[in-house]
Amino acid sequence: MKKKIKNQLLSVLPQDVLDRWQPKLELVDMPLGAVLYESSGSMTHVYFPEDCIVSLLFVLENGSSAEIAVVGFEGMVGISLFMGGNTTPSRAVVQSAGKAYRLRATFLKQEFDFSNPVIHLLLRYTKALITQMTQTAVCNRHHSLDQQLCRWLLLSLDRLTGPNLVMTQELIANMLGVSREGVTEAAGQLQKAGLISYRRGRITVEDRQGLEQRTCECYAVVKKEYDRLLPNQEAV
Amino acid sequence: MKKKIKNQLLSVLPQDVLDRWQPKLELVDMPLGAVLYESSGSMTHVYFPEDCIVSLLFVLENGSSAEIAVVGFEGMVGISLFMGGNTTPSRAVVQSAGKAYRLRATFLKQEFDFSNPVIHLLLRYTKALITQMTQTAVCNRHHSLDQQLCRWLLLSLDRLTGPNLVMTQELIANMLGVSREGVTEAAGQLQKAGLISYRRGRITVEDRQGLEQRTCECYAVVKKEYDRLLPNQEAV
DNA sequence: TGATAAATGTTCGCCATCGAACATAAGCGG
DNA sequence: CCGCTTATGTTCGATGGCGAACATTTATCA
Repeated sequence: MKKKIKNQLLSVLPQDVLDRWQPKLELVDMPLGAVLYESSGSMTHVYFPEDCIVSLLFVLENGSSAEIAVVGFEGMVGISLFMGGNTTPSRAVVQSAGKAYRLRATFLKQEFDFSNPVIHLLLRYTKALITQMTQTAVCNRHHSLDQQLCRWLLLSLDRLTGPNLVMTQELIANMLGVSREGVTEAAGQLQKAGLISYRRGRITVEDRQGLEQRTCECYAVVKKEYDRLLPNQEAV
Repeated sequence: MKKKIKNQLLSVLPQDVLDRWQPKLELVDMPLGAVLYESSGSMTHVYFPEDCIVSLLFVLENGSSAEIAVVGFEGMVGISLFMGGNTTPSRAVVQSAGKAYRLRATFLKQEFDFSNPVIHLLLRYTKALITQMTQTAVCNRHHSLDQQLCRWLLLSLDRLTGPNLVMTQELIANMLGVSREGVTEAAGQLQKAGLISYRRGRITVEDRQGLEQRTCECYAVVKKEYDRLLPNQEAV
């Protein structure tokens, strides 16, 4: 008698796909605390939890961490794999012991039609975007308003041609999800330090390097990931 | 003379794809503050910024908001579209005016090979996962430790068969990115209220509804999105 | 040019959370 | 059953950021 599969993703696959996968699927133990992926480590398998829970954790340089998502029988651990690149920016840890089916990375990749360049490219981009989102989540939790403002300025700057941005402190506060007074305060300090100058909704970055020194690691992490996944010269 | 495309995603597409897309690409103005998508509104186009910046904002019920990501010439606005479902959970607002190419949603979807059920399913799942990540980011920013603990307990509970979870307060603190003392405090209150009971690394949820009432909107948002994108009965 | 609206600056009490320090209790191995 | 380890409870000063209130300045436009 065949074992009933509890994982929802696997169980809704068409029968022919499942038949093809069946011999490749390994049911493995997932002990509490097991680390499936380390930040920017390589991934050899993807996991489809049956009755365990896996936590996607983000660990900062100073050791503090934050969970960005949990995955159970409804999902799969290792989506970065088919999105391009073989690494995740997060750590995956078993939060509740149990079992999971796993599949070799190489096999899953074959199942993706990478001959379609549109899919290929957009998925790579999606992965970079996810990195930005997760880094933002952690930054929200652990870094100071000051640092976040620097990060935000740099991210904006990277997407502009000149050093000027049209943006009120009020709007920046909305974006960062902080109070306007807080932005006024932080921006005032940056101004005093000579890193930026502004007047009524018009900010000019005077010292980009200064901002980079002042911001948290989050900016660099995101930038690096974009550069890695979407190099501007090469055609995909 | 052909206009040089600045958007990086478009510019790295193979020539034949670009030729096919070219007649469908519309260069449009992106004025400051324009709202491209409203939360859970429908999406008619995707946008490839040329020299504007678009902010992906998440707005909570109480009006407070947080930016999850910014998109400029390096990317595309509207990835949810090809991930399945025609809505985004976030709002997209032009943060810096400029221009962008846009493409009709219907056209882009044709370019995706949805005949491959593996791709189809995994992308849908990815979308749900992204929802969870973004909601976590906002929750980190705006909600109290108490509410976050409830959310976390519920998310875990949904992925377990029974009402028991094996988990120390220390570990929960790591996951939530808060101090252990804070978890002790919050968990003590939940215990007093009769919602949970625990003893040394073993938590039992006694009153699920109570937790649901006490948590923030974030739990419901995530759950709803999973249910919508990954209904457990139907085969995809 | 003056009036008006919008943006920025400043203050201050309040509160949630942190982080350190320490106390207590529960389970485990021998 | 003892002793050790690990988990939980408790206190408290420090602090970052909130939010309300108000002052001031700068564009804009009639």
